[in-house]
Amino acid sequence: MTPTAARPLRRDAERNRQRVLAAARELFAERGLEVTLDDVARRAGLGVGTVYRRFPSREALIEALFSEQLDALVTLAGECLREQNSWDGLVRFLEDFACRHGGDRAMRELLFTGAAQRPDFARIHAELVPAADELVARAQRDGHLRPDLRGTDLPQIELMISSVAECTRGVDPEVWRRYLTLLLDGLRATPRGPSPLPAPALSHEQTEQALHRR
Amino acid sequence: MTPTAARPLRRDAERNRQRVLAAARELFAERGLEVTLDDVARRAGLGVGTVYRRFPSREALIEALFSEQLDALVTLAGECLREQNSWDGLVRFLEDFACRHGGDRAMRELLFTGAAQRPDFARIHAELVPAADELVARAQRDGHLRPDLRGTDLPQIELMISSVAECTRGVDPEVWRRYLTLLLDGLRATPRGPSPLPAPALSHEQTEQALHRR
DNA sequence: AACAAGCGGAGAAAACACCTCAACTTGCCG
DNA sequence: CGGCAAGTTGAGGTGTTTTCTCCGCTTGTT
Repeated sequence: MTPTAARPLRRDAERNRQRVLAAARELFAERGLEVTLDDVARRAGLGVGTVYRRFPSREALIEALFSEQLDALVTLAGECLREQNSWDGLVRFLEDFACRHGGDRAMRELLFTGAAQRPDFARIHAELVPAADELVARAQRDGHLRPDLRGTDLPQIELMISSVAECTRGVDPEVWRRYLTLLLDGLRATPRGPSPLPAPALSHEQTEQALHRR
Repeated sequence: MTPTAARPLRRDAERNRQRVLAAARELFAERGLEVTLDDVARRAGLGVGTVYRRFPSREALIEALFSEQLDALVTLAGECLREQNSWDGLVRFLEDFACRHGGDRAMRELLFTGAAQRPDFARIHAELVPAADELVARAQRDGHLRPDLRGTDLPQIELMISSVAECTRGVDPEVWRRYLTLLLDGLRATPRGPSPLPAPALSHEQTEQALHRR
Protein backbone atom coordinates (compact mmCIF):
# COMPACT_ATOMS: atom_id res chain seq x y z
CA MET A 1 0.00 0.00 0.00
CA THR A 2 2.61 2.51 1.05
CA PRO A 3 5.79 0.62 0.23
CA THR A 4 8.95 2.60 -0.06
CA ALA A 5 8.07 2.63 -3.70
CA ALA A 6 9.80 3.22 -7.02
CA ARG A 7 13.36 4.42 -6.52
CA PRO A 8 15.13 5.53 -3.41
CA LEU A 9 15.37 9.24 -2.77
CA ARG A 10 18.61 11.05 -3.22
CA ARG A 11 20.51 11.31 0.02
CA ASP A 12 19.79 14.99 0.63
CA ALA A 13 16.19 14.50 -0.31
CA GLU A 14 15.78 11.77 2.22
CA ARG A 15 17.42 13.87 4.89
CA ASN A 16 15.06 16.72 4.13
CA ARG A 17 12.11 14.39 4.18
CA GLN A 18 13.06 13.41 7.71
CA ARG A 19 13.44 17.03 8.70
CA VAL A 20 10.00 17.75 7.42
CA LEU A 21 8.54 14.86 9.34
CA ALA A 22 10.30 15.90 12.51
CA ALA A 23 9.19 19.48 12.22
CA ALA A 24 5.67 18.36 11.45
CA ARG A 25 5.59 16.07 14.42
CA GLU A 26 6.57 18.90 16.71
CA LEU A 27 4.17 21.40 15.26
CA PHE A 28 1.24 19.05 15.13
CA ALA A 29 1.86 18.06 18.69
CA GLU A 30 1.98 21.68 19.82
CA ARG A 31 -0.68 23.27 17.73
CA GLY A 32 -2.97 20.53 16.48
CA LEU A 33 -4.07 19.71 13.00
CA GLU A 34 -4.50 23.24 11.74
CA VAL A 35 -0.83 23.85 11.07
CA THR A 36 0.13 25.06 7.64
CA LEU A 37 2.60 23.38 5.35
CA ASP A 38 4.25 26.77 5.26
CA ASP A 39 4.66 26.56 9.02
CA VAL A 40 6.19 23.16 8.71
CA ALA A 41 8.61 24.39 6.09
CA ARG A 42 9.68 27.29 8.23
CA ARG A 43 10.25 25.11 11.26
CA ALA A 44 12.16 22.58 9.17
CA GLY A 45 14.32 25.34 7.73
CA LEU A 46 13.32 24.44 4.19
CA GLY A 47 11.46 26.08 1.35
CA VAL A 48 7.76 25.50 1.00
CA GLY A 49 8.31 23.96 -2.38
CA THR A 50 10.39 21.22 -0.87
CA VAL A 51 7.65 20.27 1.49
CA TYR A 52 5.05 20.22 -1.26
CA ARG A 53 7.27 18.11 -3.45
CA ARG A 54 7.34 15.37 -0.83
CA PHE A 55 3.84 15.73 0.56
CA PRO A 56 1.40 16.97 -2.05
CA SER A 57 -1.10 17.99 0.59
CA ARG A 58 -1.44 18.32 4.32
CA GLU A 59 -3.49 15.16 4.20
CA ALA A 60 -0.58 13.20 2.84
CA LEU A 61 1.67 14.49 5.57
CA ILE A 62 -0.81 13.65 8.28
CA GLU A 63 -1.25 10.23 6.78
CA ALA A 64 2.49 9.61 6.82
CA LEU A 65 2.83 10.87 10.35
CA PHE A 66 -0.02 9.14 12.04
CA SER A 67 -0.70 5.88 10.32
CA GLU A 68 2.08 4.10 12.15
CA GLN A 69 1.09 5.63 15.45
CA LEU A 70 -2.39 4.29 14.97
CA ASP A 71 -1.12 0.81 14.30
CA ALA A 72 0.99 1.08 17.41
CA LEU A 73 -2.16 1.65 19.38
CA VAL A 74 -3.66 -1.59 18.18
CA THR A 75 -0.46 -3.40 18.97
CA LEU A 76 -0.43 -1.93 22.44
CA ALA A 77 -3.94 -3.15 23.12
CA GLY A 78 -2.89 -6.62 22.06
CA GLU A 79 0.10 -6.63 24.37
CA CYS A 80 -1.95 -5.41 27.28
CA LEU A 81 -4.42 -8.19 26.75
CA ARG A 82 -1.58 -10.63 27.09
CA GLU A 83 -0.28 -9.31 30.41
CA GLN A 84 -0.55 -11.93 33.14
CA ASN A 85 -2.29 -9.66 35.58
CA SER A 86 -5.46 -8.33 34.02
CA TRP A 87 -5.52 -5.21 36.17
CA ASP A 88 -1.98 -4.38 35.21
CA GLY A 89 -2.92 -4.91 31.60
CA LEU A 90 -5.67 -2.36 31.84
CA VAL A 91 -3.52 0.12 33.71
CA ARG A 92 -0.73 -0.27 31.24
CA PHE A 93 -3.07 0.40 28.37
CA LEU A 94 -4.25 3.65 29.88
CA GLU A 95 -0.80 4.65 30.94
CA ASP A 96 1.05 3.90 27.75
CA PHE A 97 -1.64 5.53 25.76
CA ALA A 98 -1.35 8.73 27.73
CA CYS A 99 2.40 8.49 27.66
CA ARG A 100 2.58 8.33 23.90
CA HIS A 101 -0.25 10.56 22.88
CA GLY A 102 -1.03 12.55 25.96
CA GLY A 103 0.49 15.86 25.10
CA ASP A 104 0.01 15.48 21.38
CA ARG A 105 -2.65 17.87 20.33
CA ALA A 106 -3.04 16.60 16.80
CA MET A 107 -3.40 13.04 17.97
CA ARG A 108 -6.07 14.12 20.38
CA GLU A 109 -7.91 15.90 17.62
CA LEU A 110 -7.65 12.88 15.41
CA LEU A 111 -8.86 10.49 18.05
CA PHE A 112 -11.39 12.52 19.93
CA THR A 113 -12.91 15.05 17.59
CA GLY A 114 -14.63 14.67 14.30
CA ALA A 115 -11.35 15.14 12.46
CA ALA A 116 -11.50 11.42 11.88
CA GLN A 117 -13.15 11.21 8.53
CA ARG A 118 -9.79 9.71 7.79
CA PRO A 119 -10.01 6.25 6.22
CA ASP A 120 -7.58 4.46 8.55
CA PHE A 121 -9.80 5.22 11.42
CA ALA A 122 -12.60 2.90 10.53
CA ARG A 123 -10.12 0.06 10.62
CA ILE A 124 -8.40 1.12 13.82
CA HIS A 125 -11.66 1.70 15.52
CA ALA A 126 -12.87 -1.72 14.46
CA GLU A 127 -9.85 -3.34 16.05
CA LEU A 128 -9.75 -1.23 19.17
CA VAL A 129 -13.36 -1.60 20.21
CA PRO A 130 -13.28 -5.34 20.93
CA ALA A 131 -9.89 -5.00 22.56
CA ALA A 132 -11.24 -2.41 24.96
CA ASP A 133 -14.22 -4.58 25.77
CA GLU A 134 -11.96 -7.50 26.50
CA LEU A 135 -9.54 -5.50 28.62
CA VAL A 136 -12.45 -4.48 30.78
CA ALA A 137 -14.14 -7.85 30.89
CA ARG A 138 -10.94 -9.62 31.80
CA ALA A 139 -10.16 -7.34 34.71
CA GLN A 140 -13.69 -7.78 35.92
CA ARG A 141 -13.57 -11.57 35.74
CA ASP A 142 -10.55 -11.47 37.99
CA GLY A 143 -12.36 -9.24 40.46
CA HIS A 144 -10.00 -6.31 40.04
CA LEU A 145 -12.21 -3.87 38.21
CA ARG A 146 -15.57 -2.53 39.32
CA PRO A 147 -18.24 -4.50 37.52
CA ASP A 148 -20.18 -1.53 36.22
CA LEU A 149 -17.44 -0.32 33.92
CA ARG A 150 -17.83 -0.85 30.17
CA GLY A 151 -15.50 -0.97 27.22
CA THR A 152 -16.88 2.32 25.98
CA ASP A 153 -15.66 4.00 29.14
CA LEU A 154 -12.05 3.58 28.14
CA PRO A 155 -12.03 6.17 25.36
CA GLN A 156 -13.63 8.70 27.67
CA ILE A 157 -11.10 7.98 30.37
CA GLU A 158 -8.33 8.42 27.88
CA LEU A 159 -9.88 11.66 26.80
CA MET A 160 -9.88 12.91 30.36
CA ILE A 161 -6.28 12.05 30.94
CA SER A 162 -5.03 13.40 27.68
CA SER A 163 -6.90 16.64 28.26
CA VAL A 164 -4.93 17.15 31.40
CA ALA A 165 -1.75 16.09 29.68
CA GLU A 166 -2.24 18.64 26.95
CA CYS A 167 -3.11 21.39 29.34
CA THR A 168 -0.11 20.81 31.55
CA ARG A 169 2.53 19.64 29.11
CA GLY A 170 4.34 22.95 29.10
CA VAL A 171 4.54 23.14 32.84
CA ASP A 172 4.99 19.62 34.12
CA PRO A 173 4.77 16.87 31.54
CA GLU A 174 4.16 14.18 34.11
CA VAL A 175 1.33 15.45 36.29
CA TRP A 176 -1.23 13.59 34.27
CA ARG A 177 -0.08 10.51 36.17
CA ARG A 178 -1.49 12.02 39.29
CA TYR A 179 -4.95 12.16 37.82
CA LEU A 180 -4.73 8.74 36.29
CA THR A 181 -3.96 7.41 39.75
CA LEU A 182 -6.94 9.19 41.24
CA LEU A 183 -9.11 7.73 38.55
CA LEU A 184 -7.73 4.26 38.97
CA ASP A 185 -8.50 4.42 42.66
CA GLY A 186 -12.08 4.95 41.59
CA LEU A 187 -12.03 2.00 39.22
CA ARG A 188 -11.09 -0.78 41.59
CA ALA A 189 -13.70 -3.36 42.52
CA THR A 190 -12.53 -3.45 46.12
CA PRO A 191 -10.84 -0.21 47.03
CA ARG A 192 -7.87 -0.32 49.29
CA GLY A 193 -7.54 3.30 50.23
CA PRO A 194 -5.79 6.10 48.43
CA SER A 195 -2.74 5.00 46.44
CA PRO A 196 0.33 7.19 46.72
CA LEU A 197 0.20 9.82 44.03
CA PRO A 198 3.06 9.53 41.56
CA ALA A 199 3.50 13.26 41.10
CA PRO A 200 3.06 16.31 43.29
CA ALA A 201 0.24 18.69 42.50
CA LEU A 202 1.01 21.74 40.43
CA SER A 203 1.85 24.87 42.34
CA HIS A 204 -0.50 27.79 41.99
CA GLU A 205 1.93 29.47 39.65
CA GLN A 206 2.17 26.41 37.47
CA THR A 207 -1.58 26.12 37.36
CA GLU A 208 -1.90 29.70 36.30
CA GLN A 209 0.65 29.15 33.58
CA ALA A 210 -0.96 25.97 32.36
CA LEU A 211 -4.37 27.57 32.11
CA HIS A 212 -3.46 30.98 30.82
CA ARG A 213 -0.69 30.33 28.43
CA ARG A 214 -1.08 30.11 24.74
CA MET B 1 -19.32 49.25 35.00
CA THR B 2 -21.75 47.88 32.46
CA PRO B 3 -24.96 49.63 33.52
CA THR B 4 -27.76 49.82 31.03
CA ALA B 5 -26.25 53.18 30.31
CA ALA B 6 -27.32 56.39 28.61
CA ARG B 7 -30.78 55.99 27.21
CA PRO B 8 -32.82 52.83 26.82
CA LEU B 9 -32.78 51.12 23.48
CA ARG B 10 -35.76 51.30 21.24
CA ARG B 11 -38.03 48.34 21.77
CA ASP B 12 -37.08 46.55 18.55
CA ALA B 13 -33.43 47.24 19.15
CA GLU B 14 -33.57 45.68 22.56
CA ARG B 15 -35.34 42.63 21.16
CA ASN B 16 -32.67 42.26 18.52
CA ARG B 17 -29.97 42.65 21.08
CA GLN B 18 -31.40 39.72 22.95
CA ARG B 19 -31.60 37.69 19.77
CA VAL B 20 -27.97 38.36 19.13
CA LEU B 21 -27.01 37.30 22.60
CA ALA B 22 -29.08 34.14 22.36
CA ALA B 23 -27.64 33.22 18.99
CA ALA B 24 -24.15 33.96 20.24
CA ARG B 25 -24.63 31.84 23.31
CA GLU B 26 -25.67 28.88 21.19
CA LEU B 27 -22.92 29.29 18.67
CA PHE B 28 -20.18 29.86 21.20
CA ALA B 29 -21.31 26.84 23.13
CA GLU B 30 -21.28 24.66 20.01
CA ARG B 31 -18.27 25.92 18.19
CA GLY B 32 -16.09 27.72 20.67
CA LEU B 33 -14.61 31.18 20.53
CA GLU B 34 -13.78 31.22 16.87
CA VAL B 35 -17.28 32.02 15.68
CA THR B 36 -17.70 34.99 13.40
CA LEU B 37 -19.98 37.91 14.04
CA ASP B 38 -21.37 37.11 10.62
CA ASP B 39 -22.23 33.65 11.86
CA VAL B 40 -23.97 35.14 14.84
CA ALA B 41 -25.94 37.48 12.61
CA ARG B 42 -27.05 34.66 10.37
CA ARG B 43 -28.14 32.51 13.27
CA ALA B 44 -29.97 35.44 14.83
CA GLY B 45 -31.70 36.17 11.54
CA LEU B 46 -30.33 39.69 11.44
CA GLY B 47 -28.00 41.70 9.27
CA VAL B 48 -24.34 41.88 10.11
CA GLY B 49 -24.58 45.59 10.50
CA THR B 50 -27.06 45.21 13.30
CA VAL B 51 -24.73 43.00 15.22
CA TYR B 52 -21.80 45.34 14.75
CA ARG B 53 -23.90 48.28 15.85
CA ARG B 54 -24.50 46.64 19.20
CA PHE B 55 -21.18 44.90 19.67
CA PRO B 56 -18.34 46.72 17.99
CA SER B 57 -16.12 43.67 18.10
CA ARG B 58 -16.21 40.02 18.94
CA GLU B 59 -14.42 40.92 22.14
CA ALA B 60 -17.30 43.10 23.27
CA LEU B 61 -19.76 40.33 22.61
CA ILE B 62 -17.74 37.78 24.51
CA GLU B 63 -17.39 40.21 27.36
CA ALA B 64 -21.13 40.71 27.53
CA LEU B 65 -21.81 37.02 27.36
CA PHE B 66 -19.36 35.67 29.83
CA SER B 67 -18.73 38.22 32.51
CA GLU B 68 -21.85 37.26 34.42
CA GLN B 69 -21.12 33.59 34.05
CA LEU B 70 -17.73 34.17 35.58
CA ASP B 71 -19.19 35.95 38.54
CA ALA B 72 -21.63 33.10 38.97
CA LEU B 73 -18.66 30.79 39.37
CA VAL B 74 -17.30 32.78 42.25
CA THR B 75 -20.71 32.83 43.84
CA LEU B 76 -21.00 29.10 43.46
CA ALA B 77 -17.72 28.54 45.21
CA GLY B 78 -18.92 30.67 48.09
CA GLU B 79 -22.13 28.73 48.44
CA CYS B 80 -20.32 25.43 48.35
CA LEU B 81 -18.04 26.58 51.12
CA ARG B 82 -21.10 27.20 53.22
CA GLU B 83 -22.64 23.75 52.79
CA GLN B 84 -22.91 21.93 56.09
CA ASN B 85 -21.24 18.79 54.87
CA SER B 86 -17.85 19.62 53.49
CA TRP B 87 -17.77 16.62 51.17
CA ASP B 88 -21.10 17.58 49.70
CA GLY B 89 -19.81 21.08 49.25
CA LEU B 90 -16.89 19.87 47.22
CA VAL B 91 -19.03 17.53 45.17
CA ARG B 92 -21.55 20.21 44.49
CA PHE B 93 -18.86 22.54 43.28
CA LEU B 94 -17.60 20.04 40.77
CA GLU B 95 -21.06 19.00 39.74
CA ASP B 96 -22.61 22.41 39.33
CA PHE B 97 -19.59 23.59 37.48
CA ALA B 98 -19.84 20.78 34.99
CA CYS B 99 -23.56 21.21 34.78
CA ARG B 100 -23.36 24.84 33.80
CA HIS B 101 -20.25 24.90 31.70
CA GLY B 102 -19.66 21.32 30.80
CA GLY B 103 -20.84 21.27 27.24
CA ASP B 104 -19.97 24.89 26.57
CA ARG B 105 -17.03 24.94 24.29
CA ALA B 106 -16.35 28.65 24.50
CA MET B 107 -16.41 28.57 28.27
CA ARG B 108 -13.93 25.74 28.25
CA GLU B 109 -11.66 27.66 25.95
CA LEU B 110 -11.91 30.70 28.14
CA LEU B 111 -11.20 28.81 31.31
CA PHE B 112 -8.73 26.21 30.21
CA THR B 113 -6.77 27.49 27.27
CA GLY B 114 -4.74 30.60 26.89
CA ALA B 115 -7.72 32.47 25.54
CA ALA B 116 -7.79 34.13 28.91
CA GLN B 117 -5.80 37.24 28.31
CA ARG B 118 -9.16 38.69 29.14
CA PRO B 119 -9.01 41.19 32.00
CA ASP B 120 -11.84 39.75 34.12
CA PHE B 121 -9.94 36.61 34.48
CA ALA B 122 -7.26 37.91 36.72
CA ARG B 123 -9.92 38.91 39.18
CA ILE B 124 -11.94 35.71 38.91
CA HIS B 125 -8.86 33.64 39.22
CA ALA B 126 -7.78 35.56 42.29
CA GLU B 127 -11.08 34.83 43.99
CA LEU B 128 -11.36 31.25 42.90
CA VAL B 129 -7.94 30.07 43.94
CA PRO B 130 -8.39 30.51 47.69
CA ALA B 131 -11.91 29.14 47.48
CA ALA B 132 -10.62 25.97 45.87
CA ASP B 133 -7.94 25.61 48.51
CA GLU B 134 -10.49 25.99 51.22
CA LEU B 135 -12.96 23.57 49.68
CA VAL B 136 -10.24 20.97 49.65
CA ALA B 137 -8.85 21.74 53.10
CA ARG B 138 -12.27 21.68 54.68
CA ALA B 139 -13.18 18.30 53.28
CA GLN B 140 -9.85 16.98 54.44
CA ARG B 141 -10.26 18.30 57.98
CA ASP B 142 -13.50 16.38 58.19
CA GLY B 143 -11.80 13.22 57.01
CA HIS B 144 -13.83 12.92 53.85
CA LEU B 145 -11.25 13.74 51.25
CA ARG B 146 -7.95 12.01 50.67
CA PRO B 147 -5.25 14.09 52.32
CA ASP B 148 -2.95 14.26 49.32
CA LEU B 149 -5.30 16.31 47.19
CA ARG B 150 -4.56 20.00 46.63
CA GLY B 151 -6.55 23.03 45.62
CA THR B 152 -4.78 23.10 42.28
CA ASP B 153 -6.20 19.70 41.49
CA LEU B 154 -9.69 21.07 41.18
CA PRO B 155 -9.21 22.92 37.91
CA GLN B 156 -7.67 19.86 36.37
CA ILE B 157 -10.52 17.71 37.55
CA GLU B 158 -12.97 20.16 36.11
CA LEU B 159 -11.04 20.09 32.88
CA MET B 160 -11.33 16.33 32.73
CA ILE B 161 -15.03 16.32 33.34
CA SER B 162 -15.81 19.11 30.96
CA SER B 163 -13.76 17.43 28.25
CA VAL B 164 -16.02 14.45 28.47
CA ALA B 165 -19.06 16.66 28.62
CA GLU B 166 -18.07 18.46 25.47
CA CYS B 167 -17.25 15.27 23.64
CA THR B 168 -20.50 13.59 24.52
CA ARG B 169 -22.95 16.45 24.62
CA GLY B 170 -24.48 15.63 21.29
CA VAL B 171 -25.06 12.03 22.17
CA ASP B 172 -25.94 11.92 25.83
CA PRO B 173 -25.65 15.18 27.71
CA GLU B 174 -25.56 13.49 31.09
CA VAL B 175 -22.88 10.82 30.83
CA TRP B 176 -20.29 13.10 32.29
CA ARG B 177 -21.89 12.33 35.64
CA ARG B 178 -20.70 8.79 35.26
CA TYR B 179 -17.11 9.87 35.09
CA LEU B 180 -17.43 12.36 37.87
CA THR B 181 -18.68 9.54 40.06
CA LEU B 182 -15.74 7.35 39.12
CA LEU B 183 -13.41 10.16 39.97
CA LEU B 184 -15.11 10.93 43.25
CA ASP B 185 -14.74 7.31 44.26
CA GLY B 186 -11.04 7.88 43.83
CA LEU B 187 -11.06 11.02 45.93
CA ARG B 188 -12.48 9.69 49.18
CA ALA B 189 -10.20 9.36 52.17
CA THR B 190 -11.76 6.06 53.19
CA PRO B 191 -13.26 4.38 50.17
CA ARG B 192 -16.48 2.51 50.63
CA GLY B 193 -16.63 0.52 47.44
CA PRO B 194 -17.93 1.55 44.05
CA SER B 195 -20.82 4.01 44.17
CA PRO B 196 -23.71 3.33 41.84
CA LEU B 197 -23.08 5.08 38.56
CA PRO B 198 -25.66 7.74 37.81
CA ALA B 199 -25.75 7.10 34.07
CA PRO B 200 -25.29 4.05 31.87
CA ALA B 201 -22.23 3.85 29.69
CA LEU B 202 -22.50 4.97 26.10
CA SER B 203 -23.31 2.27 23.59
CA HIS B 204 -20.70 1.53 20.98
CA GLU B 205 -22.73 3.45 18.41
CA GLN B 206 -22.97 6.46 20.67
CA THR B 207 -19.27 6.35 21.33
CA GLU B 208 -18.55 6.24 17.64
CA GLN B 209 -20.81 9.19 17.09
CA ALA B 210 -19.34 11.18 19.94
CA LEU B 211 -15.81 10.66 18.72
CA HIS B 212 -16.30 10.96 14.99
CA ARG B 213 -18.85 13.63 14.64
CA ARG B 214 -18.07 17.21 13.80
C1' DA C 1 -45.69 64.03 10.58
C1' DA C 2 -41.15 64.15 11.29
C1' DC C 3 -36.99 62.70 12.83
C1' DA C 4 -33.80 60.04 15.34
C1' DA C 5 -32.74 55.46 15.88
C1' DG C 6 -32.23 51.30 13.86
C1' DC C 7 -31.60 47.91 10.02
C1' DG C 8 -29.59 45.36 6.09
C1' DG C 9 -26.27 43.36 3.45
C1' DA C 10 -23.26 44.24 -0.65
C1' DG C 11 -18.72 44.73 -0.94
C1' DA C 12 -14.02 47.10 0.33
C1' DA C 13 -9.83 45.90 2.68
C1' DA C 14 -6.85 42.91 4.94
C1' DA C 15 -5.20 38.61 6.35
C1' DC C 16 -4.30 34.16 5.34
C1' DA C 17 -3.79 29.55 3.39
C1' DC C 18 -2.63 26.85 -0.54
C1' DC C 19 0.11 25.91 -4.13
C1' DT C 20 3.01 26.74 -8.61
C1' DC C 21 6.92 27.66 -11.26
C1' DA C 22 11.15 29.19 -13.30
C1' DA C 23 15.70 30.01 -12.05
C1' DC C 24 19.15 27.97 -9.44
C1' DT C 25 21.91 24.10 -6.83
C1' DT C 26 23.39 19.46 -5.78
C1' DG C 27 24.07 14.47 -5.69
C1' DC C 28 25.39 10.81 -8.40
C1' DC C 29 26.45 7.76 -12.38
C1' DG C 30 29.30 6.62 -16.08
C1' DC D 1 35.19 15.07 -14.00
C1' DG D 2 31.18 16.38 -16.76
C1' DG D 3 26.52 16.39 -17.34
C1' DC D 4 21.98 15.66 -16.22
C1' DA D 5 18.18 14.21 -13.50
C1' DA D 6 16.69 15.16 -9.15
C1' DG D 7 16.13 18.44 -5.81
C1' DT D 8 15.56 23.18 -3.80
C1' DT D 9 13.93 27.78 -3.22
C1' DG D 10 10.76 31.46 -2.12
C1' DA D 11 8.37 35.28 -4.26
C1' DG D 12 4.04 35.71 -5.70
C1' DG D 13 -0.62 34.18 -8.03
C1' DT D 14 -5.10 32.55 -6.69
C1' DG D 15 -8.83 31.73 -3.98
C1' DT D 16 -10.93 31.94 0.54
C1' DT D 17 -12.24 33.93 4.88
C1' DT D 18 -12.88 37.45 8.25
C1' DT D 19 -13.69 41.86 9.65
C1' DC D 20 -16.05 45.85 9.40
C1' DT D 21 -18.08 50.13 6.93
C1' DC D 22 -21.43 52.72 4.67
C1' DC D 23 -25.54 54.49 2.86
C1' DG D 24 -30.16 53.88 1.27
C1' DC D 25 -34.07 52.31 3.46
C1' DT D 26 -37.44 51.02 7.45
C1' DT D 27 -39.43 51.62 11.96
C1' DG D 28 -40.46 53.33 16.62
C1' DT D 29 -41.48 57.28 19.20
C1' DT D 30 -43.07 61.77 20.44
